[in-house]
Amino acid sequence: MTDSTAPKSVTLHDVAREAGVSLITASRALSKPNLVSDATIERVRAAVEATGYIPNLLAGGLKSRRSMTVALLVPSISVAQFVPTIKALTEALDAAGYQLILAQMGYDHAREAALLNTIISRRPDGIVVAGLLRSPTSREQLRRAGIPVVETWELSDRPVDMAVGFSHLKVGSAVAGYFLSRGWRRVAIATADDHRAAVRREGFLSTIGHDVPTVVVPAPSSLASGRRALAQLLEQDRRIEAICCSSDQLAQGVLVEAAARGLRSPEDLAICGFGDADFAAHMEPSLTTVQVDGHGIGDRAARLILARCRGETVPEPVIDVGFRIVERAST
Amino acid sequence: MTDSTAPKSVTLHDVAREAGVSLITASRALSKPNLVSDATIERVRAAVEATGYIPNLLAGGLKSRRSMTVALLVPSISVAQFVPTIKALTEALDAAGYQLILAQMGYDHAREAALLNTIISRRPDGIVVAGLLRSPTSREQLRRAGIPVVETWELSDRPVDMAVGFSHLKVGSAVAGYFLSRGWRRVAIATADDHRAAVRREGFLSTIGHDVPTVVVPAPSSLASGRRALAQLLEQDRRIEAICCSSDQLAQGVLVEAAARGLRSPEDLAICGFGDADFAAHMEPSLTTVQVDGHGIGDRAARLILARCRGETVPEPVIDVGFRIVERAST
DNA sequence: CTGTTAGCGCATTCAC
DNA sequence: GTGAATGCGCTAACAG
Repeated sequence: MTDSTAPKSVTLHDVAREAGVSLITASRALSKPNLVSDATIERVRAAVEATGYIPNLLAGGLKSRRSMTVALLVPSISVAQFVPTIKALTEALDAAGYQLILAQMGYDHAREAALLNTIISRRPDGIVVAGLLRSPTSREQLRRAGIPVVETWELSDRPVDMAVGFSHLKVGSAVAGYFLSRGWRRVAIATADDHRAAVRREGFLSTIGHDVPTVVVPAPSSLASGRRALAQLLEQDRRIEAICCSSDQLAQGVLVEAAARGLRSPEDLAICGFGDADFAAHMEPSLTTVQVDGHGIGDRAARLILARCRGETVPEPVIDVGFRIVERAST
Repeated sequence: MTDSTAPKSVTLHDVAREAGVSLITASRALSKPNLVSDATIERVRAAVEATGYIPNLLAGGLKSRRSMTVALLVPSISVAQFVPTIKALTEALDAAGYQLILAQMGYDHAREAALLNTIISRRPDGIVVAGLLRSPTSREQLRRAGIPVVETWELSDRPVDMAVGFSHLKVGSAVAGYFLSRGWRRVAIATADDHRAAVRREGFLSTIGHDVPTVVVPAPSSLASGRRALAQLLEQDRRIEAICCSSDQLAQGVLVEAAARGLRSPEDLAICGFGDADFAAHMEPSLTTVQVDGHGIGDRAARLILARCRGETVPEPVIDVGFRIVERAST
């Protein structure tokens, strides 16, 4: 009865003994095979099989200072818009042997600093943020930590480090311009209460040139909140011609409510969404919306982080992926 | 020019020196405050502030054998059904100081073993699987690793370790029973090609008592695939009375296509979905569906893992959360 | 309540 | 090609 604890897991030490080589040779055989003779590699492989060895990346990372993880901060996991980004990020990282640590920030800025601390304490090799970091202390802390950071889905004059996104101000402005070009003057906004949507609203208003009826719903917005939003907007003005919505889910709700009230789209009411969700093209009527390459954002963010991890200097640390209005039947 | 590398990050050693205490006292002041005098704690806190210290959990975990992480394996991040589960899991873990490692398995079983290896190499304190692990080698490997495992969204006679889910066979059977009770005999199925949906189909057929027209679409299913599915089903039988769909997204597509073809629901065509997505209650017509407590699944899974981490024995390692049919306007 | 000692499992120097 | 020593940053075990 020497030890009292769990069944000691097999370590590289055991593999080395089994293979009749030194610890470091076993290590190299697995991680740097070109430094070791083929015969040795084969014996180490066999020993791994025999012992059922699974490396401990925590131990390796401690010495090499690379955890082979990337953290992703999202405001909420329920935001459908980010799903393609998360997916692309996961896939690109996985292909490079990296794993994703998912953290939910909530829309509460106070939590930002605390969460960031627990994230940094895992020593991720990179951090991807959906949106911008708001709290200045967080931004400063992250800069000092020296961890590569990519802010996504948004651009700023002064990113913490790198950024892949687009201008929400321009999106709002573009939708307003589109509405004006169609001759709609009685326009309105249904928007979630997140920061990016608020910036789009700003852009919209500045191009329209005056304030418009607005309903704000809690993020993440949904079909249900879209229905309520239309009801409220119609109370403010029964003769609205077109509504700019901050998400396709919201727009879908507006369209459902419109149909339920006997309003036809686009004849009685034109609707524009945001995000080009998978259902947008296939609704009835199909939804005009703002298309953003969410998958591309995740993919580029991964590439930027991975490049930094390899010590490369990134030529273009701020990438504008742009957007485009996809005109469909709802307008 | 003593050191050539990066700006050495501050360690607990630095904090201890700054506070004028030993290394271990500083460690305890931060992680086990009740073993240390208040005065000392205060000095250590001040030293942490002064130095900007952020702990290194990788190092701590190496010694304590607790990584404070839990891995989640999902077939695909795009499966909307799992979102509430992921959310609940993240929140419960976060509250306990644990972080989630997200891994995407794909629907390819060959990848399962390889991915599991990279997951285990991070030494998570627990693993949550959306669905069951299919590959027997993976199951065996996981058992030997001695890591707490919770399989979710499904139950089996022989779980790897723990499980939180429900019987998909019973779901299919219940929907069939409901259809029969309404007198519908010309029924059909629109289903994604994932395993759980296939089991529901089995249950449906066994209760109906004979084969029925079926369209299988690739997972994850969508509104678009629902539209196509209805088109194909109507080619097989123009007089279908009711369709059982494997997701609410699919059901929504079927309803859109039905409306586009001038078919009214439920008069001409009754539809049942699965999952009770947030939009199901608010569509027009509102969607009859099978409600499952996805949030509860994530929450319970987290509790099971955390209990195991605390060394508690779990009284009920297999939890059936059940389901219920929510009857709405589409039937 | 506090400190000393000894590692956790591996990868980075250096040697040969 | 291979190996021996050393320590990454922290905590468990024992002393005081």
